[in-house]
Amino acid sequence: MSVSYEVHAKVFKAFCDEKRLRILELLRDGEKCACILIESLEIGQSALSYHMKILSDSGIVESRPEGKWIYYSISERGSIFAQNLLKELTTPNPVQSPPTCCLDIDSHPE
Amino acid sequence: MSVSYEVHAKVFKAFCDEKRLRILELLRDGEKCACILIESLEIGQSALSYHMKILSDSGIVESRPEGKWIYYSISERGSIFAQNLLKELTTPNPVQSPPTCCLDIDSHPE
DNA sequence: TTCTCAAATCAAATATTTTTGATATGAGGT
DNA sequence: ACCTCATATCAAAAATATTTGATTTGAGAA
Repeated sequence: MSVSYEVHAKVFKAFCDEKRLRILELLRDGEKCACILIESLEIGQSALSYHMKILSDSGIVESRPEGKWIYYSISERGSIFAQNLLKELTTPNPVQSPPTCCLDIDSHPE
Repeated sequence: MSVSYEVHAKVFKAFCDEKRLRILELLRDGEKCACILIESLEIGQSALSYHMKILSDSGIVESRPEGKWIYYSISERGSIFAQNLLKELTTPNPVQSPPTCCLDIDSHPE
């Protein structure tokens, strides 16, 4: 039944690394070229590429090639998707099962 | 100025691991004892304790000791905090800087 | 075509996270 | 006091994630 934890985890991978949070903060100011990000973060080209792939795969960041360069920006669509998903993952189900413990098959601890 | 990426990353660590997403899904049905989680997830006691610590540190899960047992549940307060933080991290700043590239000090690529 | 340069990819090294098994802690019961 | 059991903690092993440097790819310019 209930779906791919892997897919959901991938969305939030974007936000659980400090470097990626710094990248997102830079992108909040507007579209940025990779070279600017490399400069600002003092990170290697290869490492930036690695992080941008994770951010792209999460759907939070989108990219636009222009000539030799690639410009990155925050995806509104991806962000809203993540926001809705987070709300869903933390919202209690309307039907609640009673709090049981493995030893309390017929007697509750209270 | 802008705060601890580490603290923010910690919040989303709750959601970027498959086991923890499965734990949260179980908790959406209501408060659960650790022993139930161990049974349901087919996970070691030590591993569950490790994951519950990460979930607690993120603020998403709260715990309640009762006798020998500890009952875990989703924290509404923590969940709302995470939702607001996610929105903040993905919302563009009102003042946008123009898209520049490291080579375009005075000439833009278009 | 060739040259240049930005970005992606690869493989190896490094760092971090997660699992496992053992032990310690702490509360409840006897 | 003890014993029992649930959880936390520790250290080592295993699994992943990240960084680094080299190479490849692909687009633009000559």
